[in-house]
Amino acid sequence: MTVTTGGAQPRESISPEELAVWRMLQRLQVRVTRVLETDLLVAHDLALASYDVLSRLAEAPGRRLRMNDLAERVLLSRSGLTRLIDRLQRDGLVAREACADDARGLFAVLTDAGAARLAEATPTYLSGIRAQILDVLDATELRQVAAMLAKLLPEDEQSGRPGRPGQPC
Amino acid sequence: MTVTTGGAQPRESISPEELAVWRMLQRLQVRVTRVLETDLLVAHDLALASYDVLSRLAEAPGRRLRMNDLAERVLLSRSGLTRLIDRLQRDGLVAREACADDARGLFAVLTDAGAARLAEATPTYLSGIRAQILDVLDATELRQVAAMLAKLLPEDEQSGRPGRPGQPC
DNA sequence: TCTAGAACGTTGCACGCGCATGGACCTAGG
DNA sequence: CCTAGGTCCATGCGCGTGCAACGTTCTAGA
Repeated sequence: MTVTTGGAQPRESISPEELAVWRMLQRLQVRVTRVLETDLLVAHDLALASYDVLSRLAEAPGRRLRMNDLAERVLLSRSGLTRLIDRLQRDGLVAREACADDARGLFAVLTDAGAARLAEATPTYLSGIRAQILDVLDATELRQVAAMLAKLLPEDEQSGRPGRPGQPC
Repeated sequence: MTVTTGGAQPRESISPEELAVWRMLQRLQVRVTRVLETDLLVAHDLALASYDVLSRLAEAPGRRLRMNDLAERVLLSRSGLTRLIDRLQRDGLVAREACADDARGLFAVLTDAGAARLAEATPTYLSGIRAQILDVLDATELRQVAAMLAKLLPEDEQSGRPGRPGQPC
């Protein structure tokens, strides 16, 4: 990775303002994540990672996703997702289902209980994001930040593209 | 926290574009953090959190900071910082020093070895940030994002204000 | 002066994560 | 066919984190 030399602007260091941007980005992310985490935990006994999983499943066709696909979307390692799905399954929010075409494959499927729990928690989640980010910025700023994020992320991870090739079955 | 009702725009849900902004922010943060972490680890056997600690100590007056202050700056719980300083002390990069004015207080102090390790790792750190963020955005965008971040963060955590009241001693 | 409460840092504990590994299964090349 | 290598998910293990509780020290009020 390291592009120390040969980059467009091979300057040796960065300005305090630039460093501040990065540090503020870190702070923002940590702060928002913590608030969301605790809000969801106290109000619905649901971890943020669990919410993300339920959310991704809900918007997937057939309410189901291959473990691999799901892991990419929620930014978790495969092993991490295995354990998380274990817990969600134990709580009855998600079920595992075999894949007919590929005996190796496994689907995580959102159960009705999971959908209900998701619906119950969603207002908490959304108002957390709004209060901390979306409502603080105006429409113009929101457009600007969206454009910048699009530049910063490789197109193949712009967001959880719902369309993705998607596994068969 | 929850500001479900009474907000400026008490809409019930958010648009897909708004959700995408939040999700892309998550992705960006995770991606940058992981790259930084592994770059530092393979090149200098230094975890990102450790780098942050060394970095904050280096820019503090007297190369030292109270445990509490340091914990705030590196976004770690007090117990988390205790363990991290344990490790850094074991590796000789940081030392603990008592506080003359307050017998409860303890300083984490950057050692010469710590400063050397920091200097060695800094190019890796900086080029990671540049390659992934700073060089991708132009000056205008950088100004815009800085302004937005300033809006999003309470002034009392705009960044690691070096000036902070700071403990005596 | 004495005492109740707060602040500081550390420790016991349990949890969640990633890495490396393993077993089951699929697929392409002889 | 049959085998080598890849993919998929699960498991063993160690690590780093936060929470709650603890001892020590400071501080304010009677």
